[in-house]
Amino acid sequence: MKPKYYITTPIYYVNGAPHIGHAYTTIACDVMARFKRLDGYDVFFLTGTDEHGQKVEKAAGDAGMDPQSFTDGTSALFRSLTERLKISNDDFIRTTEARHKASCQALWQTLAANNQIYLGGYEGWYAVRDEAFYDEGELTTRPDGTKVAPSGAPVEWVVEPSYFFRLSEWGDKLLEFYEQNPDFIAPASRRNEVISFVKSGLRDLSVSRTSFTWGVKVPDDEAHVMYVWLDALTNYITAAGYPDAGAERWGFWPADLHVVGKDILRFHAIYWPAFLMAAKLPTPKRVYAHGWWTAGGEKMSKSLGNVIDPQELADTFGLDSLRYFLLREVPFGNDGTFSRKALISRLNTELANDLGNLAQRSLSLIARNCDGRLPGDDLATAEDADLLGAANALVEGVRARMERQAFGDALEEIWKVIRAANAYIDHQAPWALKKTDINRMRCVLRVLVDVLRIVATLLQPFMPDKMAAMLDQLGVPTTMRQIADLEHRLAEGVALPAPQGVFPRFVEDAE
RNA sequence: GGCGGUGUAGCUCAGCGGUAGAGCAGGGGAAUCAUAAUCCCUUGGUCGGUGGUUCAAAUCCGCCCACCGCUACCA
Repeated sequence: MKPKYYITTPIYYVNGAPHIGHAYTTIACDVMARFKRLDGYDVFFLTGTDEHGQKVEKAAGDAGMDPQSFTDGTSALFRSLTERLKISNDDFIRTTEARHKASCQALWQTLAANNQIYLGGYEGWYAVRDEAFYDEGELTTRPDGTKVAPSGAPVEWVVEPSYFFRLSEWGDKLLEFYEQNPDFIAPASRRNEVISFVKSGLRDLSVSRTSFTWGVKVPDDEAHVMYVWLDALTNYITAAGYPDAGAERWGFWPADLHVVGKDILRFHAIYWPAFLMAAKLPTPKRVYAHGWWTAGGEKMSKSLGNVIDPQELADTFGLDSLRYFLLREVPFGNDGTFSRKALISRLNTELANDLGNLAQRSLSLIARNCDGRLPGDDLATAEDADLLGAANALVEGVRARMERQAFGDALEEIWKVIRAANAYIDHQAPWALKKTDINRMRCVLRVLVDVLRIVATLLQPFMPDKMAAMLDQLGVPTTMRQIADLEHRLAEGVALPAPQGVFPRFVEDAE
């Protein structure tokens, strides 16, 4: 039986249209999911939308719509982006679905039964516009005596009854959990932040609201709806079938990886494992907090007009090229500055020149000098062995880096081999060998095909369509494109299709 | 303010105790199979500053400077 692998994106909050940040997270997860499938895992890849809360209720009201119709529309935008980016998710969850409401209520009842929830009162300075409470110290007092939040929103003192989750009891257990699972929070710098936060002491968490109604009803107390994060985080077990432990997908829980933006790490690394431990459910294995793309160092915003549209980029440069760039340019976890110039440079230098041209020159030599048929792999010099050895070692090298979500490092390892292959073809000069030693020429070309096959196989998760085309060119049957298939040699004498460039150079319109 | 991190070639970064590295950019050369792509050689750094530990420090420690992150109930 195949080992299981469960990976999630966050569920996206539907109060705005999807942008490059959403695309980035989802693409990274897609690459990871595809890699695991390629490596023989039974993968469950989940994404979806988070649709409750006061902001959504208000946005719907402003639009003159009921919340459900409103979120039907915005959720569809996210689903559509997922489809247009050809994301390979296995499910798309919405928090407004019946299965999810039932799951949240079941989790609540379990927590309540375990004495983890009690009714109390929450009071403080509240800004309706921000949907947030503020500490006294964060507020500024205007000349007219009114107090405003840092955002400038007016605040008022409110008192509301609220259920609380006994988070304060979980601090030590969380610290022990982090200690015993050093890879739970990544990258490591984020781990330190979370640990220091927990060490500073946890307060009980308000987990219900009475100030609005657009949410999951608290069982047995319909005046309350659940706090949005308790609702949202639960989606990860809902999709796995919770509370039905006999569900087919329950075998996927606990999740292997939750990929999140760095802004929501705390919820995933502290609240979520605390909720799960309190409910006596298994905790996820890892949470990875990635960074942001900025536009020229500025945070993207609609008002600045510098929002980067992933669809436009995919249309202009190609989806696979965009995927490659996003994961290659910046270490996952770091912030990155988006620039078209850098994108074009990566595409032309690495995809077109290094890889595309290598394949093209190798394959056209075969087309012209080997009757378009794959040569045999009978003899090997030290140079052949070196290059093939480096290519074969990629499997382990890439696997180890993918395991840490070091996407850029994984690609760099692959490119080291591609550069070595370019040096190899130049040094071996098969175009000269064809006049002096035709058998040696055939061997050199076969080595190149074998190396390209390994490279293209491993690159499939990053660039599914482009690598499918390259593997077609290399004569690799569609049934032989898994990592495990690399142990089987390609049959000699197979007819290859006429070579065709896989990565054309991108030439900017002269203006 | 507290805790943590970063500061290395023009740019992006690796190295983290033993004579400064990669990619890109720049310069010179080779080749012409190939998407004018490729290959070879090469310029370039007092490794933020300053004290100290050590036979030896980019690498360990102290202080200083600059920048960044976290510092709970919007998501």
